[in-house]
Amino acid sequence: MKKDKEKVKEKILAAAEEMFLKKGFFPTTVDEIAQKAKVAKGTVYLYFSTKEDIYLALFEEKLKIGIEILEKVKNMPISAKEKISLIFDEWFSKIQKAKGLSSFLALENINISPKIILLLRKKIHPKIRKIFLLIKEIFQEGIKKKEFKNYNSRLLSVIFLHILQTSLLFLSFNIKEDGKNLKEIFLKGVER
Amino acid sequence: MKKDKEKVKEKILAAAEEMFLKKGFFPTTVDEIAQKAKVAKGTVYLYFSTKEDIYLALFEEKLKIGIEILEKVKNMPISAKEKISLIFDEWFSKIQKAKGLSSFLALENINISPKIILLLRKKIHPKIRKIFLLIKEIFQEGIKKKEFKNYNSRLLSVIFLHILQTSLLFLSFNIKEDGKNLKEIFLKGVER
Amino acid sequence: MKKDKEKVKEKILAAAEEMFLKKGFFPTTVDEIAQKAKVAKGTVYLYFSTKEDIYLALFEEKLKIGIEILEKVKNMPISAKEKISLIFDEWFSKIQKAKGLSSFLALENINISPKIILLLRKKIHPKIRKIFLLIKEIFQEGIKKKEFKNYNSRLLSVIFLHILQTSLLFLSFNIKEDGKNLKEIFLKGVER
Amino acid sequence: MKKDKEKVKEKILAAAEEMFLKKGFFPTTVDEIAQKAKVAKGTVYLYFSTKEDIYLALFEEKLKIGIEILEKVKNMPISAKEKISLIFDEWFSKIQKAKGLSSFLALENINISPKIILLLRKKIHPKIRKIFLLIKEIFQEGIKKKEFKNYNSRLLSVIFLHILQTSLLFLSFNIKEDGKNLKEIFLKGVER
DNA sequence: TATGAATGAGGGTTCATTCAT
DNA sequence: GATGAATGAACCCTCATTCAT
Repeated sequence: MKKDKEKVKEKILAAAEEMFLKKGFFPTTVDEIAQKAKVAKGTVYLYFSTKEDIYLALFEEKLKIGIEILEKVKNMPISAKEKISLIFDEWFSKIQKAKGLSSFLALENINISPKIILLLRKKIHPKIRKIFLLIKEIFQEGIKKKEFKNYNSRLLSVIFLHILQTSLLFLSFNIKEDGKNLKEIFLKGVER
Repeated sequence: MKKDKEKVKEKILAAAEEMFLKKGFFPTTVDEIAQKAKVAKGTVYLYFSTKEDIYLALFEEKLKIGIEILEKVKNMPISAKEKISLIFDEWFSKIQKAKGLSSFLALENINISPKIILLLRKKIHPKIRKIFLLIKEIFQEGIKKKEFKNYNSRLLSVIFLHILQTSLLFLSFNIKEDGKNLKEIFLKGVER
Repeated sequence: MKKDKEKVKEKILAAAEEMFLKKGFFPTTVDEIAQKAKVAKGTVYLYFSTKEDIYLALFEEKLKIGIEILEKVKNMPISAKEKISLIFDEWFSKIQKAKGLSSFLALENINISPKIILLLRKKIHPKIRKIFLLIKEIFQEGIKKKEFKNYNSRLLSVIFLHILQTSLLFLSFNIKEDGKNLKEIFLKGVER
Repeated sequence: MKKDKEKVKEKILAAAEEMFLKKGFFPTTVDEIAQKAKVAKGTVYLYFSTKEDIYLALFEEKLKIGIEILEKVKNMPISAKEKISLIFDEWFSKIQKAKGLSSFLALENINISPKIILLLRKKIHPKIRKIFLLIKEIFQEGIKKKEFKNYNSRLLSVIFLHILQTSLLFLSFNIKEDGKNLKEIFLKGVER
């Protein structure tokens, strides 16, 4: 049944996400993922061709959520500043539900695996570009409307994503309130 | 000779730093470090007892630089805001010289190695605490003097270090200018 | 299938026994054991967690055989001297079938591996104690019944086991007859 | 000076003997031997070309002591039985002084190192043969004079050496008395 | 599809031996 | 001679991946 198939894949992804967050990519073994997902090790390889593949699937999932949020908010009839604020809130709460896989967005993770990631980045690079583009456009809009100071819009996008990531990191240390403060600081910092 | 001995250790550390930055901790092999340092693999183990040990030595080195900067700036007869700004600049340029090992400061790296890091963190944890304490005190001073808004000083410290890290990340992508902008944004964001 | 699983383990143990006997513990590599057992190196580690573990498994196996013999003979309605003689013969022929792993009983082997043996001896020590106890009781019985001279029964046990070991050593040099003579000498030496 | 030279070699041998006895041949590192002898590692290699060489030097030393005893006793105007008894006592006390390197005589040690021992055995094999020959001759003499039962004299020699070894083993467990008992048992066992 | 035993390449670490000082 | 830093071959063990059932 299709549903069962999806369920197994889902279980594996959930298990992998949990382990990757807890121990990181390399120290997590496929064995552990399989055990946590309650399937056999071989089963994991029916759904994913490599360990990197699992990581990338998770990565893509997160990016997809981000893109959905961005596209939804972008066309709302609100100010650029409000858009950024909303994006922050939405993303924050969505990812929070997903138990905070913030680190998947970290540029640092580019290093994560030398073997395959370069090849597979082709799959996710476009999505990352799209996210950057969408955010950049909102910042450009805000700069044009004099809502934000005239910083390089690409810079603002990168900072925004990092701020978001930092605030998500707070989650894992259970300091939810601080995320909101961080947003406030950022918005005050960039406003005109 | 003492000098020679130190030189070899230095060479290994430099090689390791380069490799860790390029490929990350796990994908870097001791063999690679040795080759880059132009010593035999066994030689590495004359100076460091494990691969983790090399990583931690680098980590400590960076922390030491940070602490030195903080202690120097702390007692200067300038405003808290100026102190933060100066710390940012100093750190930025010092670490820049050290070829940017920003990621060593990332909280995320806690995950880096499950085997030994827990044991050895004892060596490093106190230094990290010290750094946080020093920065926190400056923020507390600034809040008291009404230079900064009344945010939680611990939060401000964490954000500051993350901002710093982000700006150092820019370095590896060769966008030096952006670092300064990031500082500006942060300071404007937190000022009263 | 359970049978197959057991077979592989058995193959590994047999290969290890052969190699340990031929070359000793340290010069034998896990690779060699695997090759001799016609499995991959990794397979060995599916059944044993360390090289020491293999050695200890063999050791235990031999001890188990010894205990079985001792318990069987102990309650027979024969004289103590006949018991000792029978134990000697049985042990000799049993271990002979097992291709003579006599040296596993040697006290000298205590040295064999500094790393783990100390920990694992816990598993084996009780069995050795049991063997000594069983033999000692037979000697005590013999001394009480005036079959043997009044030597320390602990001493007699140790000597007996060493005599046995020596006779087994003869096997590897293909001097089966001598084993019987050795027994004879020992029994005559201790009789009243 | 010759004396100094000899002293260093002696120190190394003494250190090696202690370590080999404590930990066995393989687990003992050249480093440990050097440290215990209070010389640099390189110095060890000025006196011995390999680790095996050190072992063999010790072995030879013990064999020499044995040969000396045998040759001295052999021509004494006493019965064969008394000769064997005397040899046992002398050997026992001599080696005792040498902190009991009994295990060097163990045939099992043939396994000790696959690398070089086969080549170097050439040096010690003749000495072992000589020892066996000398003992065998005493037993033959005793058999001829009807002091001993008519066992194979080669067998008796092997047993005698093993008994000796066992009794020396008792030393390390601090049971000196038992050694004498063991001799007694052996002599009673083989007498006519 | 699911399993988990089997594989074997690869990596961290040790240590006998060498060699420049 | 003496030193001890440097070497690198060798070995134990792990773990991603495969494959027979």
